[in-house]
Amino acid sequence: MSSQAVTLADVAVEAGVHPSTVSRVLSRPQLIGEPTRTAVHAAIHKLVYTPNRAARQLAGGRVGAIGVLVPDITNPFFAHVVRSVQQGCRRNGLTMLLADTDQREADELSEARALAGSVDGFVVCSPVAATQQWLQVVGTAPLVFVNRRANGVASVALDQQAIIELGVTHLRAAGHRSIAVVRGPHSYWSSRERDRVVRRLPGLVTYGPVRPDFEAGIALATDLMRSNVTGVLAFNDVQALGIVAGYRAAGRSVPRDLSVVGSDDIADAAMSDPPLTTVAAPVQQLGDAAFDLLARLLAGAIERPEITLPVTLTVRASTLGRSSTSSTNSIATKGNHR
Amino acid sequence: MSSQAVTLADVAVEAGVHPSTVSRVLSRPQLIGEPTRTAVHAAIHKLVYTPNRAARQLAGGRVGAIGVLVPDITNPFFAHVVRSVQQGCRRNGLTMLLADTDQREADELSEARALAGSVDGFVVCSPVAATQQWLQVVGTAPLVFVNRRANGVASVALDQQAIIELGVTHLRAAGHRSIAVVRGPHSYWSSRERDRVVRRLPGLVTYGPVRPDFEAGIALATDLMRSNVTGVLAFNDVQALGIVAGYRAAGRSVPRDLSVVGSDDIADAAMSDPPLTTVAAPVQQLGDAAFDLLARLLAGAIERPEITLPVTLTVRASTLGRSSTSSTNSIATKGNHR
DNA sequence: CTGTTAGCGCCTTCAT
DNA sequence: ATGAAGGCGCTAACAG
Repeated sequence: MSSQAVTLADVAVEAGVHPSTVSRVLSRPQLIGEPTRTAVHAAIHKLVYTPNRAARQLAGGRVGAIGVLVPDITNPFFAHVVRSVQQGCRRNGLTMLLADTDQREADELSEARALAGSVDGFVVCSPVAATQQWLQVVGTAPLVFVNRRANGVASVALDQQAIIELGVTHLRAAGHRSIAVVRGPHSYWSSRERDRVVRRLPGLVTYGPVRPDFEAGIALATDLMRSNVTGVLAFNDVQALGIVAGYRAAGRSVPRDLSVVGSDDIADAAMSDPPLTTVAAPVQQLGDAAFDLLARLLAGAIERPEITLPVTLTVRASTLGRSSTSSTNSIATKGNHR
Repeated sequence: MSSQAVTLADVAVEAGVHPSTVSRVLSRPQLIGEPTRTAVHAAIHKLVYTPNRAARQLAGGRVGAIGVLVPDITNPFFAHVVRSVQQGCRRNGLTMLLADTDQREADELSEARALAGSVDGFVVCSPVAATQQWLQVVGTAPLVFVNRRANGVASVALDQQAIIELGVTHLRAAGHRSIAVVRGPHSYWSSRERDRVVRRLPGLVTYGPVRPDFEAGIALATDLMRSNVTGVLAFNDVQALGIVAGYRAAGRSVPRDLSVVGSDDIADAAMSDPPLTTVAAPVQQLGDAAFDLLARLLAGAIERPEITLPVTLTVRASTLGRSSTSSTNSIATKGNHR
């Protein structure tokens, strides 16, 4: 029961009005007279009334909650997205139900199914299940994909082409001739998208698919050391840092033996040894945009835009010729905005 | 509406029984006959019936959800706790409602109040509000504190005494005579607890309170450089990394000019430059213990244990005399178990 | 503008 | 062992 003793009815009594009047004050304030409205608000405040979500939902209204799914909350990238979505929720008085699929693709839809019916809409980060499945699970509830494009689904994603181009161009400019691009899991849209870009660019070697985590990066380092690759664009920062760690563990040096470019620009990138050159993603914007999109859909918007966010290159020591002092200054280059 | 077309009534029709029978199959299976039970299960499966949480809750049953509050989800420490709590939820078919208070102490209780009534219980990380307030908000719902001890509230926390002792002892053993301990925000239980320990230890300087984030650490570095302190135990890793960054930005070196010990052992600690010596917290265990505790309370347990988890020291380059090669090996020392 | 009347889907006494 | 009835707290048509 918790402290859920105060009901709408109590407030009604306190304010001397009918329950439905109180209900209206909460949902369509403009439809009631100024005096009663104030009285009701006073009563609400006095009794510390908190609406019962369950009842509200059951009665057919909005739930006042959205579901957010992430593959791995301990990945700083997703943590930031989640935080800005949460901020949006707070500002709009919504509750956030979070589910971490723990990278287990099979759990993605089941988690969603469990949440469906308890939320007004979904923000899903890097989903892997088929669009069809998703649409079926969420039914008519608004759905926003983050970092995945799909027909008929609103989405906000990073400019994958720019990520590849900025990274590769930078490495080329630094004089590298044998450049590797690490592919991510094929289940990721971003990975498939990058593959398409890479295919159009001549003279690149690809590795992987390699999981976008630290351990996989370490393992990949071994392969890289056996090759003649001198510059690599990792799938993301965490993986890039793994590559760096793998090199260090083997007594090799970055950037002397290998120039490494990451992707995301998580906090660690700037604090690592050496600081990591990376294609920075606007995480705050990502989350904000995702929330705004969902909010608009919840409000009844019918268009489902596919938003592409630009990325920028942040150059740090991991791609500088020698063991130069780490330049804290980031040389930001605007990516292609579509 | 989503795909929530299938109701308990539909299942009842399909199975040719009364709705309440279906309800019982779901809650007290042992109370109904074998044949009908199977029939009902078949119908449930066939129609892909998913119980409506709202209705279930409104009718007085369990919600099947728990609320988790964290000060900042982008802090890896909390992200890990959240993840293991979520894992527990998945295993037990529960939903997790997450609220990030964004370090805004004022929002802590209001967020909780909004969630109360929508959840069966709470796991709250590093809460700052008064125990009394918390008990009032959650009412009779089970409550578990993480990283805070409070009378009458079940909790799981780190051994703060061991954290201080391990850190200071290590610095002393390394020959440091002027050692600083950075205090965290006084609103944190862990900080107050550490203060008590520090007070009993002679010859320590204290700084702060200093916010446990990167920027605050950078700012603190300036103060540290002006002092004669040669070894510092930061409030946590993120802050410690800030101190390191501050030194580097000022052209100073860690560990040459200052030995730094962090606390938590987040992933970044091992990847930073130099790798950070830190008092490692068993984050996975923290989350697991918190969930288990809550689960037990939900199941009707009445005791409210105060669990203390041991910490270990992980020695890395940030406290090694010179710019020695970073030893990836961590020298783990058991902390005092209480 | 505000009161009245029905349920939303489920669980929980009661009966049977 | 199963059916019947009532209501959880709220919103949504309707009246008035």
